[in-house]
Amino acid sequence: MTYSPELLKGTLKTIVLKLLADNKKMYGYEITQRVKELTLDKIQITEGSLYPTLHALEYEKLVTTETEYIGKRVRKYYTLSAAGRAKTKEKVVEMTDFMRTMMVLLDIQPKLS
Amino acid sequence: MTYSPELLKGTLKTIVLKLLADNKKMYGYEITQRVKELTLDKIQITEGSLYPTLHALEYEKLVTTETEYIGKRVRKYYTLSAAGRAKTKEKVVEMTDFMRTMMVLLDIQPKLS
DNA sequence: TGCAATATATAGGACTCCTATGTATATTTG
DNA sequence: CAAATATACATAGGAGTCCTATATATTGCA
Repeated sequence: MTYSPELLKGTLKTIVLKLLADNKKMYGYEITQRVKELTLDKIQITEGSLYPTLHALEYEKLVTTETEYIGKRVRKYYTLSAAGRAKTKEKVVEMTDFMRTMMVLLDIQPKLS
Repeated sequence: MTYSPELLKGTLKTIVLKLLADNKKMYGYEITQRVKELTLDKIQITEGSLYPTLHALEYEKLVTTETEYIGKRVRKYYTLSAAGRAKTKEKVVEMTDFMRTMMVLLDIQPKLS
């Protein structure tokens, strides 16, 4: 089961930022795999959305990049900047607040486990 | 404080359906006010997104409509159909599951109060 | 050798919501 | 009583975000 694609809208950037905040340094493909794994295949980020998102983060100076070669294969690592770390915090807070509001609206009980 | 507009994407239909499920019969303007009130002004649904959404729900046979006159002013009431009730349940479940997944991803603790 | 996995990238399009605008009635306030 | 605000619906055009499809190339495995 995967979610309606619209649900992801507005959350992709937050997810990527949060992963980078927790892992210091990641590359694109690794991010897609990590998300897939952490969400038990429920969220699968496509390349078509991830790479443009990463490029946008770079353009906004929220991440810095470094290229590495694994044999002959290129790998591009992304690392959060100070601004990126601040933005991550901000985005996570907003998402948290939004979800709390949605729970009230939809009359959902928060459930652990 | 209002949320980034992208966050609402994919959730508007669910919100409208849920309100109709809880209230039997509502009209457009009433929905905007109810959402504003329930979310303490954090979510403000605009007419430009609400009315097309309501028309879409009608087209999909998830709601039925009846027009009423308050003096000379038109008021269009929306009521959930059986299919609409089923769809609401489905949407709320999906949203709940999605939020739970996001909480894991973003390492958010559910909090009451 | 051929397929799957690893790895990045982009053009074009789909979808969803918002801005801006239009129309009209009802109520409140200065 | 005039003006502003609230009530009430509607739509065209546009902005933003993500996906599909495609392209390229290396690596590992059967």
